Amino acid sequence: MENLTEMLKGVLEGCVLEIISRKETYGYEIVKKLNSLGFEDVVEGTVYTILLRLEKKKLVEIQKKPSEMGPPRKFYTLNTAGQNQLQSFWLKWDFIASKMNELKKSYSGQ
Amino acid sequence: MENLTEMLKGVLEGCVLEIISRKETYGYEIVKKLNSLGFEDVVEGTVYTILLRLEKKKLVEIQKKPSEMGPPRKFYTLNTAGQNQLQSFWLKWDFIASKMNELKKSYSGQ
DNA sequence: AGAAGTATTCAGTTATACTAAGTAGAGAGG
DNA sequence: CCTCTCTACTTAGTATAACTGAATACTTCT
Repeated sequence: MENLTEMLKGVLEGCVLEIISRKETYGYEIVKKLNSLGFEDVVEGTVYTILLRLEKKKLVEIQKKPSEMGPPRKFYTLNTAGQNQLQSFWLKWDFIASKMNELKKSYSGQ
Repeated sequence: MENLTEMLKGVLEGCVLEIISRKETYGYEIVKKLNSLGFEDVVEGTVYTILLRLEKKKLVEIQKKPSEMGPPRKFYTLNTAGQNQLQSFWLKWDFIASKMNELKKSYSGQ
C-alpha cells in the first residue's frame, strides 16, 4: 500500500504508544514491529522523531542499556501520562473509525 | 470529541470526496453534512481549502449557480480522476483500519 | 580493511488541517 | 435606513506530524 503518509498523521504515534505499552522496547525494534505489522514503509527516522516527541511530552520513561548486537539501546516504557494518552488515542480512533464506517455505508443525508 | 485534527489529516479530504460522490453539492452544505455526521468542529475555512485543493488537483468539475438564500454557490461533482481518487482513498482507509484493529486486539509480537 | 546489520540523532521538507480575517448577497427587525 | 443573522466563498498565515537524507557509531563477519 503506497503513500499512506498523510493518513498516518496522528495514528503512527498512537501505534508506537501501543507497542511500548505491551512491553519495554526500543526504537529499532519498534520499526521492525511496525514493518511486520504491515506498515512497511515506516523507516527509522520517522519512529525516532516520534520517540523524541514522546520524551519531550513526558509520556515515557527511558533507560539506556547495552546491546550485544551494536550500540546501546534506549528502552522506553509508558508512564501514567503515556497510558492516559494511549487510552485517549484509542477513544479518538474508535470515534473516527465509527464515523468513517457510517459515511462509507451511506450517511443519512440531512 | 476534542482535538481530532491530526487524526483527520488525509481523512477529511476523503470524506469530502465521498460526500460529493453521492450528489452534486457545494461547500457550505458539505460543512453542515460533516458537522451532522459527528465532525462538529470542522469549520468552513477547512472545507473550502480542501475544495480548492481538489479543484487544483483536477478531481472535480465545478458549476456556479445562483442561490435564493445568499451569494451564488459553487457546485462540485467528481470527474473520473476524482472517482479513482475516492476508490484509492477507501482502499487506504480499509488497509489502515484493519491494521489498527489488529494492533489493538494484540499484535503477534515477532 | 571493508561491508553489513544494528542503533540513534537531527536539520530540513512537505502536506494537511486549522485560524482568523475579510468580502458579499438576502431577509428580518428596529 | 441600519444592523444583525444566516448563507456562501476566499485567502494569508500557522501548527503539527510524517518523511528525507545524511551523519555517527558499535559489533560481527569476511
